[in-house]
Amino acid sequence: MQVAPATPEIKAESLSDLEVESIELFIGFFKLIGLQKSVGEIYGLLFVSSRALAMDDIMTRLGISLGAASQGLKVLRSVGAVKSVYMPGDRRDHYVADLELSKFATAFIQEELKPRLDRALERIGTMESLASGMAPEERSTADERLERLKHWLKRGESMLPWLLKFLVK
Amino acid sequence: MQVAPATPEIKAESLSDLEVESIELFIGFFKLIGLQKSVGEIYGLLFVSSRALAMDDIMTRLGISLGAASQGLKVLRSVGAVKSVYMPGDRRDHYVADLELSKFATAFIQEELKPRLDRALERIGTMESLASGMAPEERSTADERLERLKHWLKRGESMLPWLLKFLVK
DNA sequence: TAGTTATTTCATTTTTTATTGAAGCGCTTG
DNA sequence: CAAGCGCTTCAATAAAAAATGAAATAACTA
Repeated sequence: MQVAPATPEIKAESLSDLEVESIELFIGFFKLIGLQKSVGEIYGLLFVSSRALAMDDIMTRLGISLGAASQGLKVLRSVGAVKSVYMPGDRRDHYVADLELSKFATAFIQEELKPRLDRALERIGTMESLASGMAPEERSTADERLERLKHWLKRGESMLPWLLKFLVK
Repeated sequence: MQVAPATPEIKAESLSDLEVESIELFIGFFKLIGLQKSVGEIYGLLFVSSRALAMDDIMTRLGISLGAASQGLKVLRSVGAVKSVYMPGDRRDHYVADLELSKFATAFIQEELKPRLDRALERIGTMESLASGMAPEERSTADERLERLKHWLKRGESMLPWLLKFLVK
């Protein structure tokens, strides 16, 4: 009895070398700022695409699920990394990459870095109170270290506006 | 039949409020630069400790395993965040926090950020070659975008030395 | 040098994080 | 206004990352 050859036609239209490079580049880049793989994949694909892509193009080309595509695009929209463009005669949203790369850095600084520094400075206030009730020996150690930490954090914070200006320029 | 009450005496000597604040602060801070929770815990504990702690002090106080303590200290040593001090009459290594906070930022920039930027610039070279073999329509899109990306990455790279100087000052 | 203690390593387990896809919502359109 | 389509949500699942602890190794010491 003859066995029918398995049809591997489920295979998505494969990615070009250029697309693969772009995707890998952005996966790495986005991971650095705490975004997941699928977000990097989507942006990487859009970055080298000369036409706008619909969500199901993205799913098919990357071989990711509906949910991942939807959520990834949501994240990318929220940081302004993609925008949707109108395509006459097509109900679907179509996306293009926003090429203003500095946006990611800006979003990262304002939404991750800044809040964290602020929170840390708050904590130092708390710690200073706690230290003030300690025995002199331990208290002086704590005070000195908290002072150092505070100084350094303030320094970091003071750098952010400059950093933002440099990146956006 | 009477049931003997469970003895919860396994409980480690509990952490002070000050220690808890410090630990939470550094967990958050270290996560940002890609280091795991246990590393932040250890550093946070050492940061407010007025005496050097041995590995088993750390394990006990934090309630973490031998392996986690050993590996966490290894990481902290490797970025220069802790150093061991000699304690007469005790065979164990004792650790204190290095208070030069800028070291972490420096290590992060040099060991994470810089290599990534370099790798990305390499990729762009590859992508430029790949794009040169494309149809004119698509090629011009790709070329323009690669140029933008390259420009931005170089700009980022050029900022690093300045950033390092600022942080270390 | 034999025994003991401190530390590292790493296979296994646990925890955390990311992905999947079915259910359901809201437009659009015939 | 019913049926289809595009999209979002979210509970379940899969994948990745971190923690555990027993075994191996190294370092001391008696």
